[in-house]
Amino acid sequence: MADEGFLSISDFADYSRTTRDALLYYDKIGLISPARRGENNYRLYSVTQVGAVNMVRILRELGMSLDDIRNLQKRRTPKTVSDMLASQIEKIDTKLNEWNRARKLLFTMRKVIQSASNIDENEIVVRFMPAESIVLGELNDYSRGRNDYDALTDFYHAVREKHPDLDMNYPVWGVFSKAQIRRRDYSWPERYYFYNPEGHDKRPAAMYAIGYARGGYGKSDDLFKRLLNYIRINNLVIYGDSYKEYPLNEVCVPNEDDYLIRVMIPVLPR
Amino acid sequence: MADEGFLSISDFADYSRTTRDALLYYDKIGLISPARRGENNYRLYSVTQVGAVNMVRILRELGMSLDDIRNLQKRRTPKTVSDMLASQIEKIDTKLNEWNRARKLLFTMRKVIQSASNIDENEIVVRFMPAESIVLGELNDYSRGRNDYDALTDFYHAVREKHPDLDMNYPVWGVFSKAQIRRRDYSWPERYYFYNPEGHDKRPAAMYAIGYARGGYGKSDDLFKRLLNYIRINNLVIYGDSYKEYPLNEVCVPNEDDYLIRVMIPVLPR
DNA sequence: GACCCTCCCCTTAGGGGAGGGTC
DNA sequence: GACCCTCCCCTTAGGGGAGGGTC
Repeated sequence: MADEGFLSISDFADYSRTTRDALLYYDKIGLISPARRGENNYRLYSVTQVGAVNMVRILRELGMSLDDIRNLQKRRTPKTVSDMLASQIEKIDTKLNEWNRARKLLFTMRKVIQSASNIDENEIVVRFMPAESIVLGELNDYSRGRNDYDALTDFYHAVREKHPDLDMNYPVWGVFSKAQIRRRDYSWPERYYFYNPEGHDKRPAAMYAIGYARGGYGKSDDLFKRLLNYIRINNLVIYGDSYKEYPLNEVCVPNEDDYLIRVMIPVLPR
Repeated sequence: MADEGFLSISDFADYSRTTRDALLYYDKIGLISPARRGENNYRLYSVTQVGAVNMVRILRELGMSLDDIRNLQKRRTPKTVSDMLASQIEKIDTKLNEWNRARKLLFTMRKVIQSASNIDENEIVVRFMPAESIVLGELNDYSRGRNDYDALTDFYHAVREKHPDLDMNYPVWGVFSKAQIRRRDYSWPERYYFYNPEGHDKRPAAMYAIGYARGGYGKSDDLFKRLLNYIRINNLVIYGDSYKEYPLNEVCVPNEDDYLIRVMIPVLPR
């Protein structure tokens, strides 16, 4: 296999953690050619070329095109290479931030879905829920014929202005004030919110009466009525904001009528 | 711009941090289509669709193909989506590791180049150098007509076996023992090594007599002679292993004859 | 004038053969 | 039988217009 330390294309590919095809391509475009050819016209690579391939592989992974890499290669000087390295290090730092943010997002999405497993959809339960970090919106504006849709648009705008680097992929749900619930006014929420580990607001720790139903956005009137009935029968009293959520939504359920609705009303014994 | 909370394609692209062209493409392949069309046939997107685009964008960045994303979309259930999220989180953790490793590599490469700036190539200096982490090879095998090239191949093999996940892009240089230098035997190094912050070995902290020269690999005899002469004239004595390095090499210098050679010999006053 | 529509052409970095020679 | 060579064809995710209509 080794002719005075030279490697065949497949062996060399193995060494430099790339593929035979990639090496053929690099040779074709004149980026990395074998140190020499054998008498049989076979490509023969030197082990000292491993570094060059690694360099290409790393710069590629950092998103640099082969064209840019080749240009750098051609015009390389200590200064240009050093500057390029510095700027790539910065790029990596940015990437690391992005991946960390993405990780948090996926984690929260998963937690939301998990929160809907191991529940009995037909039963209302009263249980303690610990506090959760959320991003909470301002009071919604329903003046001059504006509806919940307009308010949601406002909310998106406001969040993008206030937290420009926050992913808005977290699904957005509604807060209903105690006064609203008393008025039997549970069509449009007073505020919007979404779960986010970086949020500065909290869904407070409390005993919540929690009920479930199936249906699309806005189909929660019956659920509210069932919960209020339960609260009355059991001599409980509402003492804070209620939260309406769709833990199983378009993210994991194709048909809108099958979305899972959850309403949480904080209660105390009367 | 807003028709009952609907957004034009360009506004929506802006909102969901993507491009008009990407949205046209997603519509074309049936991945994400606008909520409805206007009477003028314009695409009208709903703000609630922002989440879907974000989801696609994030999964794309994680390396999932649009085809896979569409398949997931079609067959989504709480379980499949939850599992996918878990596996993507694992993928991110792997990526974070890789980026951290790449960062270390680039940082070391840059440090090596920088170490060759602000030096006077013609002057020999004696100065204290702090310890540096390196990966040090076994004693090279030059028996049975084997040469430095064969030994280098061995070294690559050994490192790959011992540290399978270590990038080998760090350039490899040579250690010469005190006995070797005494014998005037500085053609082939006794061991190979490379700088690596994760290396378990050290180039020891010491006073080194340091000299420079220009030339390709193996063109260091004159430099060794100059250094030994300097050591003799100044009444110094060698007391440890010497290090021969090429801080400016093929990474940043096109022509082999312009490589910068550095030899470091540890010395003490006699 | 700025924005929208529907074609249509182009690109990067290889992967996957086919057909024929080499170890 | 496993590996090497040189064509040659194919793909993903859009970007960049052109030509014509809309706000």
